Amino acid sequence: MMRETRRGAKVVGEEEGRRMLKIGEVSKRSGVGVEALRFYEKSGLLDSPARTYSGYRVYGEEVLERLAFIKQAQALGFSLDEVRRIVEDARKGQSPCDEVREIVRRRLSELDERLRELHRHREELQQTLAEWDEVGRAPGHICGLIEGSDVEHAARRPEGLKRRGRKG
Amino acid sequence: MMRETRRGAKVVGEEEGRRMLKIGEVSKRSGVGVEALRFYEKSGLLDSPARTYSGYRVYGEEVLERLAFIKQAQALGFSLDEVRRIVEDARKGQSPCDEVREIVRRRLSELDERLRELHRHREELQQTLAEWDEVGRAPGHICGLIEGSDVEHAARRPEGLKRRGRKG
DNA sequence: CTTGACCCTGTAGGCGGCTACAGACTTTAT
DNA sequence: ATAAAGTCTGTAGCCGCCTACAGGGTCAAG
Repeated sequence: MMRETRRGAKVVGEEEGRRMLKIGEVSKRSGVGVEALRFYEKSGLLDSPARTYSGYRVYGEEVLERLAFIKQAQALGFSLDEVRRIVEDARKGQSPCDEVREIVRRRLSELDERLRELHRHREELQQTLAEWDEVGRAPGHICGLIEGSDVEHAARRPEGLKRRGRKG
Repeated sequence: MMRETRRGAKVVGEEEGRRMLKIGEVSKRSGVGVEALRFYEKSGLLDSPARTYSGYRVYGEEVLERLAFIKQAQALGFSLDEVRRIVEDARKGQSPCDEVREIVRRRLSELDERLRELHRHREELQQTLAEWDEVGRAPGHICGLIEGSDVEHAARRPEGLKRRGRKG
């Protein structure tokens, strides 16, 4: 039961055995927004689904597993780009597990580094607050508190507070 | 010694007593890029400087203090937007120190929250790695390692790994 | 038959803090 | 005199992960 849509994609007849889902249902069942689903497709995280004759995406239920996988990977700290690579490897038949393990190991040491930074930063902040509580209100050009605090200049703002350094 | 530039800003004669800096010198001396300086000006972090007749920005040396202030504030975790508000308050004559103190207190508790999250996440990652080392290579649709790992679904990806939630 | 909910493509925006042009002008050094 | 380096304005782009339209077409219920 394969015809062609107007755009040339596979068409799936409604009468096929498996349960077919339109994008809104997938969204509801997976908790991933409709726009995000289309975005994932464009980004290569989801295969292009079949279409109805009128062009609607129709998904099989296995897409829900895929989406669960993506969420799970995100929860483990993978970027969508990494997920994409993993999915592609898997499609090529290679087990991506070694790469996955490697990524997680790297992620773990990055995380440790960031934790150290953040702890240092925390100490600085607390120290600073304590000093401020002693002096009360400090005079200065703009804010004596800031001008007078002894954060080392080189410190800058800890990376982990802004965003996470990719491709480091 | 005030004339008008073609664009109508204040003009400072070269013969004035104080040392006048062009933007490139300010950049070199402060370590802040030229484009960033113009960006700061647009964002209200720096006052519009005087101009030469031909339109070049000319700064007094006090801009270096201001820039040091900005860097210092950034090192303490302030966003440029917060710095802008602080600077404005100071210009209006209010001591911004109370607000500053408040921001730092808030920042500190956010930071603690994030540290908790990240520690939790770290435990998960390590746990996961350990399990993976036991099973070796796991079979699965895409990567059994990820599919099988028992990160709670609700966990999602810790915010602190992506970026820091402003205006929380 | 109409209403309204759904779906389509394509493009723009948003967060934070810049950076990188393009295309023109000015100043400085040789 | 000329070339190189500096500066100007204005706009676009980057990173990751979407979200939010606009301006259509499609489908199910009443």
